[in-house]
Amino acid sequence: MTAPLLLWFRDDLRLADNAALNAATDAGAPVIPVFVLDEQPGLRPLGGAARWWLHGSLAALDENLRRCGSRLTLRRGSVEAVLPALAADSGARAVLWNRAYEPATRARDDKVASALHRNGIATQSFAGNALVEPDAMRTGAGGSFKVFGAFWKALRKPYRPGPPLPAPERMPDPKRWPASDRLEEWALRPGEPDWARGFAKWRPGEGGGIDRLARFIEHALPGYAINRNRPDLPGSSRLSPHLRFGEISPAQAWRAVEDAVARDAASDSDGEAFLRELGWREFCRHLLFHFPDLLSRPWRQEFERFPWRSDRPGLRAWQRGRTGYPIVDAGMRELWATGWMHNRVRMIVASFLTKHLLIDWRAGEAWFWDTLIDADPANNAANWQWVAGCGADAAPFFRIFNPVLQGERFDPEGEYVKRWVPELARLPAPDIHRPWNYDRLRPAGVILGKTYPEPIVDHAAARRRALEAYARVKG
DNA sequence: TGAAATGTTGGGGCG
DNA sequence: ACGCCCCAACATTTC
Repeated sequence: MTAPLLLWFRDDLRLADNAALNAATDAGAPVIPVFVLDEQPGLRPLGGAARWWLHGSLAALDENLRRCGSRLTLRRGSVEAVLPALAADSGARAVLWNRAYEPATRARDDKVASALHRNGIATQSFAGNALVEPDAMRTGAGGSFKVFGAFWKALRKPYRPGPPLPAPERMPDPKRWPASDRLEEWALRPGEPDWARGFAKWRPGEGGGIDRLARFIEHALPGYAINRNRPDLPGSSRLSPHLRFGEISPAQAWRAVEDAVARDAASDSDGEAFLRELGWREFCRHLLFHFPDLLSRPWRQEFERFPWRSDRPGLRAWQRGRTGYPIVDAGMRELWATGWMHNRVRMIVASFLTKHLLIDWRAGEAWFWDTLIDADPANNAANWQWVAGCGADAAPFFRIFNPVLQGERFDPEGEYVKRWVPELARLPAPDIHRPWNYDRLRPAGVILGKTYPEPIVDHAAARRRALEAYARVKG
């Protein structure tokens, strides 16, 4: 009989529109789907919230595979060792996967391929979790894009997603299934205390992603260009964790939105606004590909000498949502409770950490990495650097968000703050965004420094301090 | 994918 | 009627 193929799942935990899976099932040989939890040193371990998501996503993938007469084999350890062993054990002749573009993962994957080849196992990889592979997109001069505008121009118009690959109905199964870890053994989800109780509304997995995409297009795509900035409204797609783990592909999202615009279910500008967000996601991946140190070093080199402050109490107040600035605290508490934060608010809290507190963006990046269910190496690092002013096409350093104005503008009724900072719920808008009007506080049951913190920094003073610090980098 | 400072304009109050 | 001031509203520039 034909030797089986190993289908190595990574950030592509879906059956539809999956190039490697499609090739494997087309080959007519038995297919053994496998996921390896690789916790070797050198690879950044997933954060807590992402591990929570991964558990659900793997469970969903296994369930979907079983509907096709297949199943997911789970293994833990160094992929370099695990896959050759599994191939030998199952008599597989080849391993197929979809490519990733993070430098550390690519280096690891090269080693995996070599290890397999040494053992006489063939490998084949396919375009992965991106719209366009980073090395396939160059400027006219052959370099990499440094500003989003030019990148987007080069991507938007020529880009034509290929036809979606169908999910298989049946998958050819091997005579004998290899042994698999039990997902629960991996303890990807917390025991007690269960800090993930508030994550319950999420539905990890391909089915959840497809539903989310459909609901987004129906309910939030009309008006998206405006409403995506409103954390008080259900105006964003919330597709980020599904895209992060490849439960849907960016091309699927792109096509679905283009189709919606084509049938007039959404305006052109709303559709463009969403595609642009996919474009930023793409830009981040390409940046990391071309600048492998993006996770740890400032993209703009002059920021190596930026005078970041060390401020443990400040960092902790920010992490816990106790800065005394309601829109910041609401965001940080939403993050902690749900594993997700609205994108507008991500910018506000990131600006606050790096500019009002002058804390190194890497501390914020690390916190997001641990607490976000959608934590993605490229997006996280590139966007933190963008806000901090040291990234590609970054906001100029003097673009310092005023948390009060941002709150008034994007949460005009204070509904978002009320939801996440309930101790301020009785303050009327717009005062809720600047809770230091003592005439209003008392009737609303707010005692600054007691029921809600005093602002840990004065906005005007912090702004001046940030401008001074940045002036030193500039000069 | 800002905010604050500074500049300009024009209406209204007033001597 | 006129000049003057004030200041809101808007535009521009500066950080």
